Parts: sequence; structure tokens; C-alpha cells
Amino acid sequence: MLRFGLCCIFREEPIRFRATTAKALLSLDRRARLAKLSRLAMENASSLLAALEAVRRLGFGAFRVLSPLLPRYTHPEVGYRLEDLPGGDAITAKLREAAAFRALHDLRLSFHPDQFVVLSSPRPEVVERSLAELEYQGLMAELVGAETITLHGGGGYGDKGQALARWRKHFAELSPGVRGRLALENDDVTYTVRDLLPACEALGVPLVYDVHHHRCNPDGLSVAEATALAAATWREAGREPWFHVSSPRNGWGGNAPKPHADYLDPSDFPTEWLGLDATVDVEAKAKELAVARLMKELGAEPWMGKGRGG
DNA sequence: GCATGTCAAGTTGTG
DNA sequence: CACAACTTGACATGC
Repeated sequence: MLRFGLCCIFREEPIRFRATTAKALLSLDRRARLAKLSRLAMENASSLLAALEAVRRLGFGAFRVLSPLLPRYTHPEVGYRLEDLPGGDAITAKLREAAAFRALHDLRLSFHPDQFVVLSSPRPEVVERSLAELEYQGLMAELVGAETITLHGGGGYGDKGQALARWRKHFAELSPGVRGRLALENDDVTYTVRDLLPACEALGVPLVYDVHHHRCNPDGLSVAEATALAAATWREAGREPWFHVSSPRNGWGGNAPKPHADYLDPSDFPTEWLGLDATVDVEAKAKELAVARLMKELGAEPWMGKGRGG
């Protein structure tokens, strides 16, 4: 069956993740800085557990975790380690509590590094920071039991072949824990499913198929073909396929940017996906309300975990 | 309280 | 050239 996933935050559920800025941290001495970071990290760890409880209650089967659970962790000036934080053990324990809840209810967790993480960049300093950020996200993924870190190909720099060769080279520099979790996702301006498949197959990296991006940035493959090719990269690894879907706020016409709408238009949901064993992250501004509405409109069953009769 | 300006980071495309 | 878009507005400050 299909399981539906929520991305990062909630519209109505009273669950919030906290952040801070490097500038604010730099105005504090080391002791006050670490105390503040510790407080925020503990709040975020508790919020993650609350988020997973809400996800389960709402009948969803997946959750995308907001990357900065530990705010500014890899910042060159205010970066730190978990062991540096007062109460670091309690933070770790709370994250492991979330991991246990995830496992008990068979929820699938992912991370999605933001736009600054670019393994295809020709600039060494960009790649270096990207590798550090991915190692941080790998550490978080390990702690909370997240299966996947979903990354885009990055920039094309006028030569996508060369850029992807750089991506593959830097992929090899990551730790095994990150390599084993990394997935590639087609994006809306540069890399299509057709572009990414050779790298995915060569590296054993599964392909997250975003049908919204595919419609913005087509490659001659039909939705059915792209679905089958992407799904094969997951099944090769004995894993369940992972897809993304969203609707454009201002319709599909024209070349203007296509920000996400509040809710899914059910006609944007590929009929090719119905009946598959797969995970579908719903990217919509109305968050859990949008996931719930889409499931209702599709007649989808709530996720109860594999082998739990759901 | 509330309005407003700011926030680490990359790359691309539009107007 | 400025700005929006991207997984996401939240935080810090000043009134």
C-alpha cells in the first residue's frame, strides 16, 4: 500500500522547531552560547518525538525531519559538537526515544539538505562545507533512525556531465553511513530523472522521483516510465520506493516559478502510483491538513505499519 | 505586544 | 541587476 509523508512542519498541530542565528550566538560568551544551543536542541528533540506521535495519530507513514535539529551545528564560527552541550546526554536520549517510536510504528524518516549543499560545485570550499553538512545530517539520521538523506544534483554549470562526475567523485569521500543513506532527487530546473539514472545505477544510490519537478523540467520520459525506472533503483537495494508530489500555486501554465500550493489538486496525483508499495511525501503549504485531505480524496488507508493489518 | 529587518551557506531563471 | 524559488518563515530587535 501507499504511505503518505509530511514534510518538516505542521500548520495546526502545536509542534514547533526552534532555530537561532549565528549572529545572535556570536554575541554570547561560550558558556551562554552552549546553554542556549542546549535548550534549543532539547526543545527540538522533544518536538521531533511529538511530531512522530502526531504523524502516527494522523495515519501518515513518513516524516521529513527539519535539518537544523541542532542549530548552526556546522557553522564555521559557532559550530560545536553534541558532547559540548550541557545536557548533551539527555538530548541524545530524547533523540533515541524518537528513534524507538519510529521503529515501533514503522515510520520512514528522511532528511533533505537545503540548497547550500552542492556536491557538483566546481568550488572546493562549497564542496567542503557540503561534505561537513552531510556528515552532520548523517549523524542526526543515525541517532533518530532516518533511512534517507535526499539530495539534488546541484548546479549544471553549463556541462551537466562534468558536474555529475564531480558529484560522483565527492560522493566517494563521504562516510559509509552517509553514502548508505543518500538518495538523488530530480529537480525543477537542471537534473531530470534521465540525467540522474546513470549515476544512481553506477553508485547504487536510489532515485527519489518528484513528479512536480518532472512536470516543470521534462525529459521525454512519461510519468509511468519515470516511476518504473525510479522504483527499480529502490527495489535493487531491497527498499521501498520514495516519491514526492505537490501542486503549483498558480497552475501549470507559463514558465513562471511554480511555488507549492496550500493543498494538492488530486488530479496532480499520478494514477500510476495508486496501488504501489511506496512512500509519497506531500509538499504542500497546508502541511498535515493537505496530507490528510489528499488521503481522504484518494480513499487511502491510514498507515498502521507493515504487518499490522493496515 | 507587535512591527520590521535580518538571517551562513548556492544556483538558476524571470522581470 | 534585483529578487524569488527551493524542504520551511522564524528570530532578534526596537518601539
